[in-house]
Amino acid sequence: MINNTHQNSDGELSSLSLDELELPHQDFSRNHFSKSLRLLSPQDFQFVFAQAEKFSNRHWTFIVRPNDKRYPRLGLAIAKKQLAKSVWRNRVKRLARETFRQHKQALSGYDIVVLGRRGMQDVDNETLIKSFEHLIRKIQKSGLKDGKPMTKTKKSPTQRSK
RNA sequence: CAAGAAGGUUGGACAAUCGCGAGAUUUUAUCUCGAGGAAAGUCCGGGCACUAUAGAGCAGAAUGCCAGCUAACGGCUGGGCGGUGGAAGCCGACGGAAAGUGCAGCAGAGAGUAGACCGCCAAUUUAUUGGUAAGGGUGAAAGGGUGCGGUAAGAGCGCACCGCACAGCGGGUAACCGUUUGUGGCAAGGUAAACCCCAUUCAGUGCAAGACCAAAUAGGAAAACACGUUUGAGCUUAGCUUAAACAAGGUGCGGCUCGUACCUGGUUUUCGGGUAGGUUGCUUGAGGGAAGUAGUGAUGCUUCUCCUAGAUGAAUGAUUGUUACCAGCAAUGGUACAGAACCCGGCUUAUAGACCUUCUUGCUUU
Repeated sequence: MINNTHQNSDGELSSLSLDELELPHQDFSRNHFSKSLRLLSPQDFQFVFAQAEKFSNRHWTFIVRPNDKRYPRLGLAIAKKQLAKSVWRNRVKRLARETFRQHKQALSGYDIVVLGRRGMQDVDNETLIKSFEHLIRKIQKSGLKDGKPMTKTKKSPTQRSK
């Protein structure tokens, strides 16, 4: 069921096959993107920023922290300083939401805060999406969720756990 | 047809799939709705809300030809005046310079109670004195213009015409305009987006207003005990009770001053509390469309009709296909400015392309 809907929606778009990774299939089987998948309160953002791993490339910067949940959560922090016009900010935010929605199974278990970068308004949608997907692969490879942090930042043993 | 002027409309379309926000319902799946002409800048004006219904004086800010429209305006409409253009048109902070203060490079004799450098005239001591604003020269600007008279030479010194000012008369609600009328020889310049004067207007803060529900923490209120100075009164008189006044301090009234309102440190007990968060304010409104009607017009009135975003780490999107327009031989590429945040009326700024209406001038044809 999942595969069918998935193939119909963006089968030819996504070059990487998500199903190779053995992710737990949760109740959020379809590509919904409801409010529970977002970071809403300042406390949520503080939680991510407190102990975070940073992923970035030419266009995007992600702040990532495992959240011990079975689903990912997305927060958007597109600053006016980087993207002055609200049209630009809206476009970047919608693009980030849409791409996150399509790949949310690959990101389950992470809280991600997306930061904007200067000059994004001159890049077309296709390039930004490809760039976003590249970072998703990087997060998957890092294995952050399984307690293997990258070398730079040490995670304290008192990290929040059930 | 060409060149130009004024104003207006539109702001690609349709479909499929996957999504997002809100609402409804037969409640978990369907249906309906979901950015703009500027949503922008936050420059004005109002509604709405709260604050002591906001006192007086001073200071401050804004506006500035006249009349009208409007909830209101610094907006709009009509008119006047000035400037500009061949015309349609366009532009104008457009009150006061005989209340006062200030400002102005260079040139020039003199630039603000005018002025004698050259020139002209007169006198004599022959290089000086006096008269003179016609002429020359300087300058952005030199104290009305032309002519005749007049004079030593000149000068509104006198006269005629033109111009100007004031008065009268006529028109206009007014700004202002006209004048075959009268008076005056005629004013001592500019600048008030320099101070200033005059007239009119202005309480402040903005939906993170405000209301309600409410984890936490401190403060808060009430009662009891204790409690500054002076004076009066009473009593059981080194004391106690009570009243008044005086301080001193704090808070608030847009800035300053005056004025004015309220409050007062400690301990104990009780009451209650309003930050995070949530709900609400929150979209039916000076609303849009059509017709009629009054008015030159802005706009008003009447009838019918429509309900078309309401988010809050913030929805309104992504992909594909067909198609429209533009560029290119083609493949293809591009389709502006730009995103609601309490709501309206304006102003200003940004805006690819397409379309419409009216007007001016020129050319051609009939």
